[in-house]
Amino acid sequence: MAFHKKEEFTQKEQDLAAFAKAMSHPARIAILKILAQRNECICGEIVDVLPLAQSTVSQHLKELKNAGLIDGTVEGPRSCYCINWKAFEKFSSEFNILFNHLKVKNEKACC
Amino acid sequence: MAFHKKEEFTQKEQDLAAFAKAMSHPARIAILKILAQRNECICGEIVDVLPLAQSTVSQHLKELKNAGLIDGTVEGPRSCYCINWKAFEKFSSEFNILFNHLKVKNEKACC
DNA sequence: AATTCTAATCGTATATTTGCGATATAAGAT
DNA sequence: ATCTTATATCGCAAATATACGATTAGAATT
Repeated sequence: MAFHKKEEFTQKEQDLAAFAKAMSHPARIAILKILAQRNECICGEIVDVLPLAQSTVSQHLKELKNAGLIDGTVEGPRSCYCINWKAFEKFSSEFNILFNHLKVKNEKACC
Repeated sequence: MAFHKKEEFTQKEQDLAAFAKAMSHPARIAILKILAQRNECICGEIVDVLPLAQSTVSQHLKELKNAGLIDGTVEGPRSCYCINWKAFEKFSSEFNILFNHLKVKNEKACC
């Protein structure tokens, strides 16, 4: 009982973990790459390229959107998605801060 | 049927996703931070600090080890863990490459 | 108004993750 | 030899994630 104890960690730890989680599936990595390559950002194009059903892609897009990594707007009958660069850079710089913080502290392995 | 279609994506996408997955839980983020702060790297100290049972911490350590982010060696009756800086930097630079690649391509949102 | 096209959502099956207590293992201390 | 002590592993329960087909909803086309 008392499962997912995530809330017992710091907000920063939770935020970083949530960001990592959003990227923890190859389909979502692939989606981010596609969104960057094509300016059109039409959902259907992603479905065409990925080896997944439309509903599954839609679900992955929703997760990326919930994590704040992408924005999505309805454009008539279709949906236009694009990377939320602001959030993306914020998270990636926080990751770098973590990396650098770790690296500076202790460059030599202890065991 | 035919679940986890992860193998249908590129190796790089899978590797990045696996790296992100290893960091996708606040407990594992916290463990990495602890390992960086303390040179001793003793498992028991992590258990003392985290709000999780010993067996659960051991499991998280195992996952980080399987992902290649940390090394662990047996030291008499206890286990010494430390960050695998080489793997860590490799992955973090691959992340940065992805970030920069994305950023250069398309700085302006399309929708 | 009926049809088509695009994308989201629902329902569902299966797989994986998370967490814990109990047990096993292995080294050190008594 | 026995008893701690430290950690890993096993077995299980609950939660979450992944995937799909079917359905729904809304806009554009006919």
